[in-house]
Amino acid sequence: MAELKNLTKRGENYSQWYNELVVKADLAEQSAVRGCMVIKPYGYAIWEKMQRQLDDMFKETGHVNAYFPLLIPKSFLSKEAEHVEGFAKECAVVTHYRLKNSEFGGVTVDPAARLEEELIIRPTSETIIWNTYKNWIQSYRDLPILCNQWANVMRWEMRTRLFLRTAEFLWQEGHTAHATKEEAEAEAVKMLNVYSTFAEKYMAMPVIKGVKSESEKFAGAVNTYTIEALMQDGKALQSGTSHFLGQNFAKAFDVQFLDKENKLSYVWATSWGVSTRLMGALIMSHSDDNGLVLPPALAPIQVVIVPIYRGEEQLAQIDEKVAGIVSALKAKGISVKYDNADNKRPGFKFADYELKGVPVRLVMGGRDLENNTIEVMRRDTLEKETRTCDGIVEYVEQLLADIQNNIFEKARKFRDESIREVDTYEEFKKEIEKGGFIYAHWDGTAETEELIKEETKATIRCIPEDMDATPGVCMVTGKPSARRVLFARSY
RNA sequence: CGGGGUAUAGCGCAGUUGGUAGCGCGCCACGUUCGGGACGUGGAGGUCGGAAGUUCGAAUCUUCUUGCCCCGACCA
Repeated sequence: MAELKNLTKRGENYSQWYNELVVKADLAEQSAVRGCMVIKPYGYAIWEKMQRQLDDMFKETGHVNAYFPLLIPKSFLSKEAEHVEGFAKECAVVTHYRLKNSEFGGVTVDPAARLEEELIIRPTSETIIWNTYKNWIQSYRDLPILCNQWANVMRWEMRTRLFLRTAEFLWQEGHTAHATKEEAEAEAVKMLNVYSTFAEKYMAMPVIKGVKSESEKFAGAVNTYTIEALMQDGKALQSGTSHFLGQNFAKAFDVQFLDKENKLSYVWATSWGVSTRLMGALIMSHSDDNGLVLPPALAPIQVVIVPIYRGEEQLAQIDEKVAGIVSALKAKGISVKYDNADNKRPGFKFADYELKGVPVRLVMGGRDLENNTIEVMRRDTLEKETRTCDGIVEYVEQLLADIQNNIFEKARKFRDESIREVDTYEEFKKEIEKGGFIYAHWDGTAETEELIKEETKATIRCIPEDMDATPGVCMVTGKPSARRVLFARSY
């Protein structure tokens, strides 16, 4: 903890600070395999809560889960030209299926066991899924198909960071097939809304919804919708995407159906996904120098109770008193941990649960026992108060809701204050150094976008849905601009 | 794949002109403690990334090699 405090949050050491927090809060660690991550039980518990919530939301919107293979024949990937272009550079390839004893000791790849066709470890599953959907779809009666899969994927990234960019990551990917363009487009938008609702309501992370520019969109998509969040160091993070794929994959995999008029046509598709990157987003949205700050909606432990005692006799009394509170909290569906382990001192426990982001801490000691009181601390503001045990359960229930709301509002305030409108390129260059989102006019060309990226490291995060869309002139070229777009440096 | 670092105990580090291995944290045992990361005493743990060379002697010098980190290109 001392070391954490020594690192400045918004300075150059932010990435060190982040890494240290992830490791110390027991969320994840680097594995022995290059670029891969071990998600530790506490980190995974948070991910599980995210998963469960998202999965419920997918079910509510009519989706079902399925599972498709990890390995994809190399030839599948090349069927959609832009898609292979986008992913070819970061694919892990399986070339052999057997090892043999080496004459130099150990084992070696058996050259006799070379695969006729190499297999790709999925970087995403559009190709294998569309190859499968081809067999599932003959008639309009087979549509729509609304499948999701929870899976791992692998992208051989040059540089990796825990949760934000790892060679292997966990995600969900939805893949849907529709009879009409309108229905598919509506699906892509609907799922983006599911993501933004999840981010804001459960992660307490405000996001900006919008459309990606031509050069930033998904390889193989017609349109990519995105939610963009702002981290505390002023960099943007793409937190979820939903793609309208048009008929690109249907054509590449020859997926046609007979409509009501007995006419053959290609199906319309979407795909959408969020990954364990959301864990990174969660960490970087709310944490402070004492460690993680978790929104109650996603905290594996919402309330921790720590006893302070002298001697076993007093502990037994506290145990008894606390037991009633624990069961009453549980009855309200609040996840609570009573930590009466005697091998750690109270001060250690306080610091540790703060590091782990537990939203509410209750402390019961000898003094409280006498006075029928209990100490309540909220993680988001670190405020402590001692209050009577009467009505404590209702109070904590309300407090959890307040914390959820408070950290969202705090993040939203920070985000809103960091959006600036800028009209000249000079000003833009100056402002981008300060971090945050910059709302500026752009002539709509990939050349100008590339120039800005090269000179300032800023990219177009999205063309936002709910922001001012009046025309103007490009800040770089002076050419006409249809509307302002959102720029930022990003992860 | 370019440019720069680094490699010594589980983790973080020190180790001078070459002289035979140290510190902090953590870990184990016992005792005293317990209202914000306790303290005392004792203890376990290292062929100094690997290979070769120079030398009476190498963590230290030379050459080769490998891993990792940071900055670029790539990216959910």
